[in-house]
Amino acid sequence: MDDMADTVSEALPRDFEALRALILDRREGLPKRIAQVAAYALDNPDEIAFGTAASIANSAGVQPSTLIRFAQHLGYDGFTSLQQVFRERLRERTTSYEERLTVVRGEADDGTSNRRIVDGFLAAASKSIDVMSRNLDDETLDRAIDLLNGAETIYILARRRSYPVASYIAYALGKLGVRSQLIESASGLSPEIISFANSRDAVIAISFSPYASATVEEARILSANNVPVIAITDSAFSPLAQFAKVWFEVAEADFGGFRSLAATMALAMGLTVGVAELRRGRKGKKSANSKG
Amino acid sequence: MDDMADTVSEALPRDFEALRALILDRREGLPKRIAQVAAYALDNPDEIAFGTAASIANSAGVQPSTLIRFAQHLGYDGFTSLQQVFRERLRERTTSYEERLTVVRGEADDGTSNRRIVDGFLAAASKSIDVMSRNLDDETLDRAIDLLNGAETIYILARRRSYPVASYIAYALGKLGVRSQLIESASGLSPEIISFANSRDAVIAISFSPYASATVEEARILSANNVPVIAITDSAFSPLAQFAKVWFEVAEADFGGFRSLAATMALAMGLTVGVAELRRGRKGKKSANSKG
DNA sequence: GCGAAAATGGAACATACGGTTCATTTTATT
DNA sequence: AATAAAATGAACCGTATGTTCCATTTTCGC
Repeated sequence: MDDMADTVSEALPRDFEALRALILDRREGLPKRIAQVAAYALDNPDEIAFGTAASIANSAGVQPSTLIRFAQHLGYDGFTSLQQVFRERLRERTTSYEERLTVVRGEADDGTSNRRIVDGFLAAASKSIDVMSRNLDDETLDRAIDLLNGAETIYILARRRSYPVASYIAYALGKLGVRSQLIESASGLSPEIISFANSRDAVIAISFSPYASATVEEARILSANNVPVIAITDSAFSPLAQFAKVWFEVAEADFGGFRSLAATMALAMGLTVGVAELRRGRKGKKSANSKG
Repeated sequence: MDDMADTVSEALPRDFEALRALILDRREGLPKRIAQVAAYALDNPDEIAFGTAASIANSAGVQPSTLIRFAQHLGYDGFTSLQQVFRERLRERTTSYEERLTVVRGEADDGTSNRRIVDGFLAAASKSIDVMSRNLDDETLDRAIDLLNGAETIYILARRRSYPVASYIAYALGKLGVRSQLIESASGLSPEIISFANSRDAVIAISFSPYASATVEEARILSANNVPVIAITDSAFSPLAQFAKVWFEVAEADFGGFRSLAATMALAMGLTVGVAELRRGRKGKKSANSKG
């Protein structure tokens, strides 16, 4: 009788991620139309959450009854209970920061103003991250990491507002066993340090408008010495973008005149760990450089 | 007849923020029950998006028909069209990073792995920010800023992973005209610098597990010398939490063993700008210290 | 305090919804 | 190729939904 393990006995996914995993797990053994619905559901979760069985079925190119069968195949007792999972997913998303900020801004300027300031910075960070995740180009990233992978020493160049990023990169590279050199003004030795760099090295230069003159000047010198420059900056008009081999455009949101560093930090960590990953074990062979 | 400007002529809000503004604008002139619904709608937008007219009416303590009247008062032709706006709001929220990351992780380990790493850090940053915005205590924040406001010099204490945050605080305080002193190891002068601090100053100490011994030790000394310590750390068991006047618990998500700094950075900026705001013009009088 | 107008509660209604059923087609097995 | 089993399409049904209607209450102007 119970030839198959009764699916009911397994705990039914109540949250979307578990459901997603379940669907992907069973994808192979699913009938054609059911699989069609499964694919549609994962691609258009919002539609499932809000649509009616009829409208969804229409969009997915199946009969409404197939939706019910799909739900039942997974162990739910009907389309409605499956839909709950898709709705819960939207419910559980934390309120977006832009929205939260708008709300906060509308309130009176009372004792909670400190909280408003922090919320502002959280919102700026969140927005910066959003933008980066949409705009970051995979190929640029691959090329940058490829360059860094080939470098004997990675020089890190940043001042003022960008300096925290540089110091974090230096710290992380150190922990990951990648040779690096942080160029800072305090020691007064930057000219000497820079003169050691050659074409087998690489530079990560970070600067945003108004560009620190020392960063720009030193990057220019390094570039003239054939040291490949990877720039993290804010626009195509940045002086850094002009002589960089690879450059990233990072749009950081600001609050109260102070720009976030969140996206830059994440990118910096990505570059750092990306290089380390490449060097650990699969050196070179996984080069993403499409031209070879 | 058309004694009132016919509401239909105004463009009906299609997005939530506009609707929100419209409701707040008309709040005054709304009948009691309608106003009750309006308040409920702004407080529980998710309920409006997902619930049925009956369930919402029940939760809001009104009759279902009142919901339709509410919608019609605003110019919509029924509850359903109003509900669309609340649903659109959920639809338009950007996909959460946790979800995006899970998706990315499920894919094959092909050439996009660099992107996956950056996405990982973006996700970690985003999550950290979410958590902070939920957990940050307003009163703790107010007390910390109050303490900093009273300080002659603000000392900043952090090493290793936390050092970038410290350097950013120092940079920002400098730009805002607040006297501060960054304590770092490079100069070898930390003991001397620390000995200058007294009870009229304050310290921001930042350290996460595994706590840098220098940070802990120096914070201990400063605390013993009656310099108020504001700590940013990761748990109540942190050595910093023990002798801090005020301390923040910041839970940073990590990716690949590297923890994010996003939430700590935002908090740091909040403290920094919070102090500057307080000092600019409304010095002292706006103290949020509830006890006075 | 009276009368008109607006607001409210609650029942009644038409409909659109999810679910079921069954005939037909497709797939798998022998 | 024949048969059984599974999958699919499409019509059908009961129900729960949004909406409307009307009696009652409340509010406001005079």
